[in-house]
Amino acid sequence: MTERVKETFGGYGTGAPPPAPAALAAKVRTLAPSMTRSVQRVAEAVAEDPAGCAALTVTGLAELTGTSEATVVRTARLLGYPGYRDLRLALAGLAAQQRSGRAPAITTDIAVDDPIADVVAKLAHDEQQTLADTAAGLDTTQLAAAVSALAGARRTDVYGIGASGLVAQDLTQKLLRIGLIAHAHSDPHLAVTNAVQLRAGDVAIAITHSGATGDVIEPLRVAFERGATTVAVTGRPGSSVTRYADHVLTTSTSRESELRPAAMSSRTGQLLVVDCLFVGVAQRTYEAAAPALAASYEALAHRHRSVPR
Amino acid sequence: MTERVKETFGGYGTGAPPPAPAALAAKVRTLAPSMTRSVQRVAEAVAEDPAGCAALTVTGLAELTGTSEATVVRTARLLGYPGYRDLRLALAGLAAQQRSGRAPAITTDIAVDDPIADVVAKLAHDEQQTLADTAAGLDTTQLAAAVSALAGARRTDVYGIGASGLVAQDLTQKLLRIGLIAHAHSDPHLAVTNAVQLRAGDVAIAITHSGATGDVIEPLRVAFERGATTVAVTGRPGSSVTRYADHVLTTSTSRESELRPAAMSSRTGQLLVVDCLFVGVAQRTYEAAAPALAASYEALAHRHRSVPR
DNA sequence: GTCACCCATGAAAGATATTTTCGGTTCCGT
DNA sequence: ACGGAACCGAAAATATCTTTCATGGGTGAC
Repeated sequence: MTERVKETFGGYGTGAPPPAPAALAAKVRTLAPSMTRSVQRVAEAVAEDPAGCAALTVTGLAELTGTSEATVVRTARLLGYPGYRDLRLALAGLAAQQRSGRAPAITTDIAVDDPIADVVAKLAHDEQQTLADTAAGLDTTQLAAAVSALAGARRTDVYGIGASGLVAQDLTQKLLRIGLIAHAHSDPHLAVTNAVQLRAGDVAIAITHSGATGDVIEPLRVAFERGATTVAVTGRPGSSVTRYADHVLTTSTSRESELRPAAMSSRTGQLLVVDCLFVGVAQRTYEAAAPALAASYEALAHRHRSVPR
Repeated sequence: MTERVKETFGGYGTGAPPPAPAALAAKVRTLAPSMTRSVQRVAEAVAEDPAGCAALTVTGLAELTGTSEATVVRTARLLGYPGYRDLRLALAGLAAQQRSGRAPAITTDIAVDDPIADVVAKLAHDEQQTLADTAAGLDTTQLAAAVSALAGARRTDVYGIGASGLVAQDLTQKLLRIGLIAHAHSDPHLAVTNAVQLRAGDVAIAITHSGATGDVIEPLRVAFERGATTVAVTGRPGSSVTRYADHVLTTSTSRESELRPAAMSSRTGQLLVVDCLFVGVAQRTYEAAAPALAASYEALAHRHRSVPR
């Protein structure tokens, strides 16, 4: 009655220093010969499908392998864990690693029959790539010059059409919020009409992916000739629009394909550039911009609190 | 059709099919505002030290955070898991990934005196993070359902105001291009006026980061009551707007700071969601969409060639 | 300012899952 | 065949997780 002898299994035994990293399959192979039949079955199942086993309880795994709970626990001990619970945690970790390991399949184009989850992954990956490329390819000198011009501008006009028009509006909204005078123009006629009003000290920005959108180039040309500081945000650094641009900000675009038109990925890069312009200007005009930023932040924070549930 | 009141506690809505991948920190950030103090404490602890928390039992984590077991379980539920056990498994997986993967890539906030090159790098990194988090946190079931509804819709209305309004327009432009009938509304009155026209088989989409923009919720409510299929694209899965949404698509947002307002990073996630919707619909309606896509591709290609210089 | 209500919270009961015990069974060596 | 030992699973014992419920604090209405 005195001797309560616990089954301490061999293997990594009582004082195993490291529980186990990720080389679980290897350990299973190493220890396999010294295992009994039942334990072996459990160990095999575990090594074969870590993810699946991680989802099972002791009882579940016991049933799956046609053994008992006790055997499952014994297996866990043999593999160096204090109990099944810990083995299960390690298994979950292993599964996560395996999952993250294989993911280079995103490089393919989006196909018509791709499952929706793949679409999400591919699109996200693609836009991330666009961001990285644009950031890397952005000429900070040009950017700094554009920011300086904006920060000191009397007024700013932004031209863009189609998808680029939305980017133009985005920039305008932000600049307005920190006290600058900015307008976005999508209507070519109105754009030119307004461009005539510009003069030295004003800024005109043209946003066009192709760099060849006449309706956007024209107002920029007018502004340029009027003496305004002109900026082009384009994906084609050698295109026509740059002829009338004092500063050229280049966006990178990833491969386009049938299901992912150029407009889609260009937009991402354009927005990054526009954000950089905005933050740059906000830094330069911090004294004036800070209250406005704080105000909009406050407004939002208030909203959040008022919606506790 | 008026009385559908959802009372699901968790943010991720009715039947979140995938428990959660690895974007746990993002989810915590997303849901934080709708959390109570205690739950928030637990969620923070978990997000901060996944590895450490994975080693703790319910009781342990409760003690560590100075709360009760019940609260810990509640937190797990809120984060989208059936119970603490499953959260713990996910935590173990996350920890393993972190350990094997690269450093957590600490991002400091953008400071007033950051050089412009740093601004570019930080903004780019931040938006990349937002994309990754949004992609990981997106409920593909909901997305697929929304796509189905869109593909078969008689007409589609999209509501958005401010920065979200631009996203709404972006979606509308794209849908129009592949032959769907879609309208974007920024004017609350006109939006409601139009929403009244909707009926079963139509689709209404509300885009709002805070999920509490009354001017956007109101038309969605009207559309909902009229029997249209309603979709909400929001950063707050538990917010008011989801009450009238058949399908909720959640966007993740990165930390916001003074120089990087919420509107900025939310836009990135919203656009990704919108792109996914578009591509999904294009796949579904490929027969009809293909010619339209090819046409716009052609047009663009032509433009490029015509501007060699 | 007071009251009533609601909701977050934790203590403890209840339900599961894990670990241990223990006796039956099989297999090996003699 | 027989003794012995190790393997194995059923079930008890324990740990862990989940649910329920009463309480307190706070909030909005009056």
